[in-house]
Amino acid sequence: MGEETGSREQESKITPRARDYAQWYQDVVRCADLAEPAEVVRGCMVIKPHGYAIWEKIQAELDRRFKALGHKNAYFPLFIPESFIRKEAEHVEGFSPELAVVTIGGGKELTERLIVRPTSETIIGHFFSKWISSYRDLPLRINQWANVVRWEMRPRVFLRTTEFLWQEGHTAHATHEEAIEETLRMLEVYESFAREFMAMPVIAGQKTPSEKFAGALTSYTIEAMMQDGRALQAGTSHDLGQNFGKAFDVKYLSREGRLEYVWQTSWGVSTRLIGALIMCHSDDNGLVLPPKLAPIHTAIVPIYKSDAERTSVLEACNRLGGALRNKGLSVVVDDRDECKPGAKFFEWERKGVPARVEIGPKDLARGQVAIKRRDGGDRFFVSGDAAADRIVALMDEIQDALRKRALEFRESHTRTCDSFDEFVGIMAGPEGFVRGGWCGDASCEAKVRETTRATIRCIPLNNPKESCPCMVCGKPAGERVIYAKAY
RNA sequence: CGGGGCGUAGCUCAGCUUGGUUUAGAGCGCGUGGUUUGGGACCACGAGGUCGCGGGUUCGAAUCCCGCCGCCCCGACCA
Repeated sequence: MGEETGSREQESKITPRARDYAQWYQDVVRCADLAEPAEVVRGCMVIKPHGYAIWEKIQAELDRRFKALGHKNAYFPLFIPESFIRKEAEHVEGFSPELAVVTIGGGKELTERLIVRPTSETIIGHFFSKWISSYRDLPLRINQWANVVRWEMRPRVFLRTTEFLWQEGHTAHATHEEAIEETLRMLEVYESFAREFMAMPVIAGQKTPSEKFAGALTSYTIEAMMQDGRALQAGTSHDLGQNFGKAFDVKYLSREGRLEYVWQTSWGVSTRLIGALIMCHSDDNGLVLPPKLAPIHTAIVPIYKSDAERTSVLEACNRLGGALRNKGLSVVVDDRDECKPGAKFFEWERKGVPARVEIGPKDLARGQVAIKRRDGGDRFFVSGDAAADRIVALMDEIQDALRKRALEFRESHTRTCDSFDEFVGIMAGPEGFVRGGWCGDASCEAKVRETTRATIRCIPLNNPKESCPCMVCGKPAGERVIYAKAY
């Protein structure tokens, strides 16, 4: 290192993925100006405007989808009485190690300690019990946009921070069937959102008992493959059964006059999605954003020498900018005088803007503009009249190209495997997903984890039945599950 | 919590081994002025640091000793 020739390349240097993937990730986050480690608060991050703008886009679309399905937003306290956490046995056990606890308030020791919420099943359970008394109150569908705190051992910006932003949906139903239906419906919302908006294909499936949410009957997940072949859990949906209903006494009187416990679900996605977005599409030049989540769709860079050129070029830039905005795109006309066009190109590239437009004197003379798409390919020229429509169409093309590329990557890094020895070899190499049989035994699952650090990411939904051996013990498995190393 | 690395200007670091020629430096970034502008511009001038914190050794500490704190990386945990 240090053999670079100084200049601004130094501080905006992005480590190539092939050399050090973890460093590359941090470099992209920094160079795209998405977030920075809070430093003064261990494990926490500052989400900077460009990063937060992506989160707002994610929020807007998910919020729209939730509301369309009848969920209503609400907000519950940040603090949870410690006794609440203890009411559901498995829940306490799962979350105890990572709780932040408030012991002093207003200078006085509290009579009951307060937990900074790691998730809100307990406190929402408490209020559900007050709000629900009849089958007529069901189903109850609530969503909360909030921050939560989990004292994780090893934080990573966006992927695993001590405090993170998320949405948590909580619903209560009269029957288990209805709750299961809800759980799967929300999983589907996540799956389609990831595919359609993030251009990120995911595998929707069920977690094994050892990987499920503490307190759930069954947990479902969407698993995405990152560019280093590792899996990232991008969202979860839980069938909570009556576990929290019983712990918090959430009962209703049925039509038949019987007192019953409700069946609940919970589901969530977090700012981790931004990490997923980065590791799914970005390259050695920085962030690559799918147009549907890009805060800025197009950056227009004017090129000029004289003042006269500046005036006419800027006029053309603003005209195109206005036309694009009228078509619903978010546009920046980069008229900063303090940096050269080249510097602007690099900046917008690092920030993942899907399309860049250049307009200079030569273009004005020829009645054209130059366009470069962020996801690859050479710069090309389009007539000024056709530019706006072309760029709008380009957004869909890029969205689609990114999705296809990610899907192809996943397919080409997914292998089918029946032998444990072969599996160990795969996990020692460039990794990826492995479709292998699993007999259902926790000890076989544990052996995989101990020897390779890989885990069963999920049992895919609608999994075809096939006669294959358990990859570990060789007993008949009946279906294949997804094995991978995870973040 | 175990293993490793590191704290000197906004950033990346040099200086520390062998304490004093360092009124603490460099490059990048930042400010002003000028020349520039189709893939990271150049020149000139300038602003900017109680050397992570606390103690100790010494005539003298960024440099040596002790303690503490923090950050990063690798594991176990997780959205």
